[in-house]
Amino acid sequence: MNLSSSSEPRLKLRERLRGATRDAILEAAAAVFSAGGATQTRIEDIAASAGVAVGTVYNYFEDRTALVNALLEARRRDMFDALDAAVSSTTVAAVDKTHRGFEAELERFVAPLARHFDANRALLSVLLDEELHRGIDAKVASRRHTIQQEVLDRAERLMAKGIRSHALQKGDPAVYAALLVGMIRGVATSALDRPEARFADSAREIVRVFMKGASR
Amino acid sequence: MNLSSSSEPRLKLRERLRGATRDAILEAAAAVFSAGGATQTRIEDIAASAGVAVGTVYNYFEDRTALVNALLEARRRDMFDALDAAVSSTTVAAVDKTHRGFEAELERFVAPLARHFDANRALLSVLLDEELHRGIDAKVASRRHTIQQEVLDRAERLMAKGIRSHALQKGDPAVYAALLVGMIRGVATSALDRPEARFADSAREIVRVFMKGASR
Amino acid sequence: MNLSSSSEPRLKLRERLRGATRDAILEAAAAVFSAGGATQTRIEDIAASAGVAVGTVYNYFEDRTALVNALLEARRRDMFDALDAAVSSTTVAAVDKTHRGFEAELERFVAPLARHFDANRALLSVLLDEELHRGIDAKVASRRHTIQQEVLDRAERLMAKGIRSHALQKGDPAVYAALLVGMIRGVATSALDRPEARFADSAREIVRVFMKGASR
Amino acid sequence: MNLSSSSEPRLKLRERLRGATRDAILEAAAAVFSAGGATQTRIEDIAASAGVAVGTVYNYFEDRTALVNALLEARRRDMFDALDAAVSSTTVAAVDKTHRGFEAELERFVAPLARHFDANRALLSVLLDEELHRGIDAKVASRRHTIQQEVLDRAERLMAKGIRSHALQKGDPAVYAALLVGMIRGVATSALDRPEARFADSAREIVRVFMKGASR
DNA sequence: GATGAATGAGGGTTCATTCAT
DNA sequence: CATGAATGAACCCTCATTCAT
Repeated sequence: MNLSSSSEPRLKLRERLRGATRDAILEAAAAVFSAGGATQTRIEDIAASAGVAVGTVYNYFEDRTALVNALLEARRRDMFDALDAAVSSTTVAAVDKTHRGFEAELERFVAPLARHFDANRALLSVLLDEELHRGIDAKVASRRHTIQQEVLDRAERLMAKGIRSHALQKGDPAVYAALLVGMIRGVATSALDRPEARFADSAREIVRVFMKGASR
Repeated sequence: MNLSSSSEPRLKLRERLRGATRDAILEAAAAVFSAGGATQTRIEDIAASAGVAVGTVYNYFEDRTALVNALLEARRRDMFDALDAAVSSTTVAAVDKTHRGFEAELERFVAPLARHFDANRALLSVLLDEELHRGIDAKVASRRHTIQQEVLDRAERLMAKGIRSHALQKGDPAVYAALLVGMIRGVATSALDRPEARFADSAREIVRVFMKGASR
Repeated sequence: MNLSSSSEPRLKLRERLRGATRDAILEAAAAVFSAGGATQTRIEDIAASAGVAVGTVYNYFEDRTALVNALLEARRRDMFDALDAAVSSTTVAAVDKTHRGFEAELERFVAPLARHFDANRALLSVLLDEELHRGIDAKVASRRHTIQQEVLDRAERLMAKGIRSHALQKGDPAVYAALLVGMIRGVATSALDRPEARFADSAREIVRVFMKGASR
Repeated sequence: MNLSSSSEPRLKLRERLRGATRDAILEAAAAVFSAGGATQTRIEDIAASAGVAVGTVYNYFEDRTALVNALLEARRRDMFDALDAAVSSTTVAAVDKTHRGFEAELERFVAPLARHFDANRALLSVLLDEELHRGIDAKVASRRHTIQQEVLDRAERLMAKGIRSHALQKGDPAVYAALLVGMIRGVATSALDRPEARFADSAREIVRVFMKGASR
């Protein structure tokens, strides 16, 4: 799902492939949420931005909450797909379990995450927003923070691995995970406005500081 | 979940001093926002939680937005007061500009921040929420992100100082700042549920990883 | 009751004679009603303008409606006092029942009415306002339009007299009354901003047109 | 009296043509305002009287003020259309500029006005109500009293014409206009409850008294 | 009596959701 | 399926009125 940023209706519905409507609505929702915040956005705005009528939105999504959840889920999938692709490419070449090997692994973990946080910077409040899950049943409520938590879990497993392989000093892998993910988000969130081309550099710097520290 | 469950008055109004009402309302607002998110909270719930009538809230705050802003401002002040107190205590003993001196300074910066992020963990979405400022005049809108940005600015100045004193490697102070603040928030945000007593440890660990890295 | 036009508190309560408070509140009410319309005016505004606290208003008037009624009643009395004074001064000199006599009588009727309408121009909407009597019991509702109706009744009696004395052509005295009172109000209401000094002229012109017509 | 008694829907919405809803709401507003005064009327009552839901009212009118303004505007248009139609019919036959010609012209002016004042007698307080325009921007505020003032302006032009053609005695055309319009309103306002059939007579009598006077 | 903070019912307005076309 | 007008529950805010000081 690739979102462009404007919120005007872009294509007449009939010109799209049948069934692409759902995606168009999701795209529109992302765009409008980014521009105005999720809680402030009216279904009517999303529909207008998608170039459909309100009723059509309800033909594809049970209600507002379902729409938001679908959007979150799409993002989650995007990110984890990227993450998995990057990590699995590891297994091919990463024979050495040296420190350098762990650093490379870290970078493969950090880069897609940084890219994701950055791409969705405007959606962060949605992605993290607890409020969106209000008024829903417990099952949904318990899935709160899913993305964050899943990321932390994966990071924690990575950290545990690093500790086991003596690439990292002993310590609480959960803390290490929190620190690393925090750094990524910190860089992505800060209004640095750096060109996307330098993402690789960002990832490398994050890993460098995380591993070696900023001192000297 | 409509928060009606958390609406029991906690203090009898009459037992408080005249004028403490405002603070009581702010406290209540913080509590209810924490439980349910700022945008979803009805003024009525805040009033109930403060043990006053709706009208009373409006005797102290122009409207919903003013209340939220007052709360944010109060937190901002709290945090910066703590930060300033900690930093100014520096001047007394910190004669040496050695690496160790910079680390101590860092710790004095990190600790109150970590404490603040943690204490307001539940309020984070409010503190960061851009949505609350929608529909306000430009003056207010331009103050958006004030807290975040002010923290980053201070961190950046600290980093620049560290670089000048050769305590840190050369690099973009803004990036260093983003990394450090990200780490703090990461630790505070992660659902570690660690007892507050260990905050000093957290701060020390953050500084250690930031300075020396996690490797070896 | 003589109202000045500003709506600022004018005298500290203590400086007024005991019991003058009630009048001060009525004055203030008139001033504020004139400035902002009766329905839009809050009791608090009246209190502020009178230099007293809200509670004090309620010490003198049962409720909002009672205050408005008291104001109307005061005006009514003022006007009819002036009317009666003018008319009774008639009996002294008006021996001749000639046309000229009737015209003089008309003038004595018209002048105070014009003066009253003009002085209360800003209060006209209050004086005529049916809305103020909503929500009250039937007895009060039946007193609606009292001032208007009383004025019309008196005018009608005057017209009947004029017809009987052959000063007026035969016709429905009620219609004549409506026409005359309408002329008075028309002149007072129109934004002519003529100096008060020329009221006598206004009255005379009204009477002239009413008696002789505007033609030729 | 809360008007809840007059809130029964009078027409089934679905039986009306699409788009007639707006008119239905305006009609209902006029009816309910007449019964209870504009400021005291709740939107809910208007909606109920129109047989629609509250939200529907807001689909057609921005807010309460817009609804009132639309109603005033509609009445204004009605009246001036009638006035223009009557006056333009003049040009056909009115060749002679004699007094009789001016009187005829006057009658054509008076009749539709009287009819309008009478038809809207219950709405008079709305039509004249300054309060409704409170709290609006300057552009709207400057249009205050439009109807009254426009009527007076037209009347004044007519008077000036009468003076020029020697049909009227010399005098201030604005005063003549105020007198004539006052008479019309006086007759319409007075609770004469005369059958509409006699409006022509009313107009004729008004013109007669205005031109020749009531004396003798 | 005077005060003015507290009260809470009431009304304006919004917007998610429905459903007849 | 798409449409978009209609719906009405829900929430913000106002202000007449009360009452403890």
